[in-house]
Amino acid sequence: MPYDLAPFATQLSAYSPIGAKDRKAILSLPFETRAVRGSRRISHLGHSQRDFLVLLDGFSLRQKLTSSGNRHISALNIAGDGLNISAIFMNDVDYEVMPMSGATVAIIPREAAVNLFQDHPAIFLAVFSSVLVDAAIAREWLLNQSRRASKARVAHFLCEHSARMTARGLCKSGVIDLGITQDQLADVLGLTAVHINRTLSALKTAGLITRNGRYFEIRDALALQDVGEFNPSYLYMSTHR
Amino acid sequence: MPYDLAPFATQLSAYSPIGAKDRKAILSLPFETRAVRGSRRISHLGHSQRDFLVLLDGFSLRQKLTSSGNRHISALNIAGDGLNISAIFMNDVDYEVMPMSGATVAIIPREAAVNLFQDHPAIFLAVFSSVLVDAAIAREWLLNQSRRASKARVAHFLCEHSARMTARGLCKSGVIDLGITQDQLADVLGLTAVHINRTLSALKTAGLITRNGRYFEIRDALALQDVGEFNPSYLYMSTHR
DNA sequence: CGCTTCTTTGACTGCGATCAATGCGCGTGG
DNA sequence: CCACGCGCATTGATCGCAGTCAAAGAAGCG
Repeated sequence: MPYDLAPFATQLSAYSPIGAKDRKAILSLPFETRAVRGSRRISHLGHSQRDFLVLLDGFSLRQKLTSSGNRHISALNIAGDGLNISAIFMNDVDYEVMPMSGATVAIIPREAAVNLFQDHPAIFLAVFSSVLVDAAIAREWLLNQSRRASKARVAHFLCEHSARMTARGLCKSGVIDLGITQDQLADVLGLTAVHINRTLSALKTAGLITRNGRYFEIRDALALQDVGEFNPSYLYMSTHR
Repeated sequence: MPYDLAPFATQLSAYSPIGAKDRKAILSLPFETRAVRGSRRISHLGHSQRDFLVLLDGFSLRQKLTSSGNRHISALNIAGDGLNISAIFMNDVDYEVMPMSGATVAIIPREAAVNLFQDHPAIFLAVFSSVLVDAAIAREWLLNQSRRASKARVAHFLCEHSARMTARGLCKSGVIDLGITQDQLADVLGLTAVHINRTLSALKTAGLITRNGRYFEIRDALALQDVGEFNPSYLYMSTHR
């Protein structure tokens, strides 16, 4: 399979302008490709968890576990995303990365990633910006999960996911291939799978969405945004300096 | 009052080594001092919310509001913290900063901050690291608030706050000056003030803490960590590269 | 000293968790 | 081609944690 790092370069350029030279440097990074499925941890690929990982295809998620075994999913990754940026700068990582259903990952030697960032300030700035947006999303999730009732919470998530997918060209006319189980969605939103099921039914009954397996369609985007109190400004789409 | 930016430089050096030259550059930044109390927004100081703000004294908090008026507090700031780093790199900010009880803030012209980061890679790296830790804390809060019951949630918060205060030398032998109301604590943890009160009472009855107004004392640190499932590794204290 | 803000306590309610069973789709092997 | 198993979705019944409403103390501050 002829994978390359173009999705990473393209995704970064959404945050901060990446010149032709910078782009070339990204495309000529050494990397190894790996396909991962099921319950195999992506974050444990590479050498001693210090290599830089980029999602080439599919979806992945970032999760944390409590010592009593509860899970929370703190981010969903889309092809092109850097998966463990903190691993490059810190000695350790406070989360795990798992494939959502299936994922293809590029493993870039840590040394090469460090050099890339040192030699290309524009790339470093774009990566920095992506981390800032990542943090902003985490803050919005905190607000969503601690101060909104389940219906609004689910609606907010659907709006956000749709917006992010659309921005990456992975969503045509409101139809989302939400390759996520209700179990995973529950761990994203801090609810139980049973309650997720009931809440989705309620949104369907209210005519806001339709569903077919894992495919979602937003029928009434404005109403859904209203229910979810969704305002996309925190995603900082095309509002970077 | 003879304030200077030394707390900022000191705090940054906890993340990444800051040389004598770098430190000097920080200390010679131009800035204006402002004392803020009550319900006046810190994030609206400076010119068009684009200047860089550093907390010189006291405590402040970062908050977000839902459109229906609910509040969530997504971070607590300690003297030395940069309060709006994203404002320097993004066109907008997705949160507000408020004083906790009272706070003194340095207003640094945006231009000067940008130049500082451009000319001093070590400082930029330290700032980047501080953002990564900030994001890691947000992820831990997400886990805490969506997957732990109220007692564990409060216990976890007390452990974290104590650890951060101790690391900054603001806490002697387990006694914390928690200059925070139960209302604010509720908005930190996604609970109600009434329930915070009951939960604190329960922790007190269990012999884990004592309280006197806003002063807290942790009586049984190990038991509290146990109840809160607290593991400080996500704070990345002295484990940066 | 009086006002306001914060804390504490009690009674009741309800949202979402829990427990449990059934249904459904898909891949795998007989 | 069907039987079986497994993971995921759906539905019902019941429970309990935390929210809500309300009122009375306590503490800080002009």
